[in-house]
Amino acid sequence: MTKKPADPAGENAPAARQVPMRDFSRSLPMSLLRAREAVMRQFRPSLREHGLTEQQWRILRALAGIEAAEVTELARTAFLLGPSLSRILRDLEARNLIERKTAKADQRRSMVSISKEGVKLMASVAPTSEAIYAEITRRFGARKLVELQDMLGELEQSLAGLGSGEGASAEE
Amino acid sequence: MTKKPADPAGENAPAARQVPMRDFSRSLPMSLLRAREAVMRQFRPSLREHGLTEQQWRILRALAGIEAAEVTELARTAFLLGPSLSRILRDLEARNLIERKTAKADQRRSMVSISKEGVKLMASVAPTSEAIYAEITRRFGARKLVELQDMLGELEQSLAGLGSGEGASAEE
DNA sequence: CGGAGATACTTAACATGTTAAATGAATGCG
DNA sequence: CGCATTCATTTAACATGTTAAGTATCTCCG
Repeated sequence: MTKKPADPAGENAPAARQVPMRDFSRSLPMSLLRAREAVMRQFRPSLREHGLTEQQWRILRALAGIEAAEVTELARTAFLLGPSLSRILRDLEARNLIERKTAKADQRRSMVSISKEGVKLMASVAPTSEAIYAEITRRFGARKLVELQDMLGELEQSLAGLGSGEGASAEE
Repeated sequence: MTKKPADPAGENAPAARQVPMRDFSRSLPMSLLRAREAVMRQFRPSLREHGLTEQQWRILRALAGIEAAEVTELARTAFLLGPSLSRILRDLEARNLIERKTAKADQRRSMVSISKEGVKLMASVAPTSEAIYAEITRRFGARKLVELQDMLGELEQSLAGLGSGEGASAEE
């Protein structure tokens, strides 16, 4: 493996810090990023084998349990920004994994639904995906997993309505 | 705000689910993604005002406390992939925020360090950044924040050495 | 010492994140 | 009714994520 003898995170630096910031590796965004990456690393290879990216898979999953959804709604559910979703839907449609038809009442809206092929693809991916999730749960502990997700939800709630012009004063 | 009366996550679907998967919005990757986004949403505007992206800021922070670092080491510290780092370093160097010189002993390695200008820029961003972090801590609770980060670290540990060919058998 | 293999970094190619602007369609109000 | 405003979606432009391939350098072994 040719591991270096020590210094697992740049600890050998000769103490030249002038700005008294929180230790970098322990910042909340970093912790969240690393944890998420550790999790996604487990899923990516399997998805890749089926020709799907993480985001494409999110969209299929979001569509799996419903008849159809508007693009905006889907963006919220799959947690994707509009432009990303727009591109991905174009590609998924070209691959016949989803279907689209504009709403009758409002020509602006388009209803998106998963296709038969899409369902089939999901069925072929889901078992592996579930197995991986089960293994993660086993390793980390089911109890702790629930606890972690509760805390993540609370964090999200704590910050809801901050920073996005949601606050108070200056509108533009 | 024009909130729809109900249906906070596509619950109005007429029960067409055939694949018995975990509720989408409660998957671990989604929870982590949403939590991280909620946090980053707080920081991005401030960084943007200073002409920095999140990743550029991570690199400057990683360099702030040390004399210099090799690119690979920096990639590990700032949690960026080599190609991303390569591009970003090129841009940061063009903006004179970092400096680079190839190591004497090994011409392959290049030592990266933050420049005087880089330090100045950090000093102008850090106060706001710290204030935001403090507000997040206040809202979520300092105690819980530590607990959350501990759990995230444990999760990372639980999954270390899975999935990346680290396992056992099939090499290629 | 010389070339096969390993190493550090960069480039390439494609997909997504992020913000701003454009497009097309509905709504409201005078 | 007509048009400014709002809304849903897409396009554009730039930055990063992700994997594969390329380039230069170094190491080691015969």
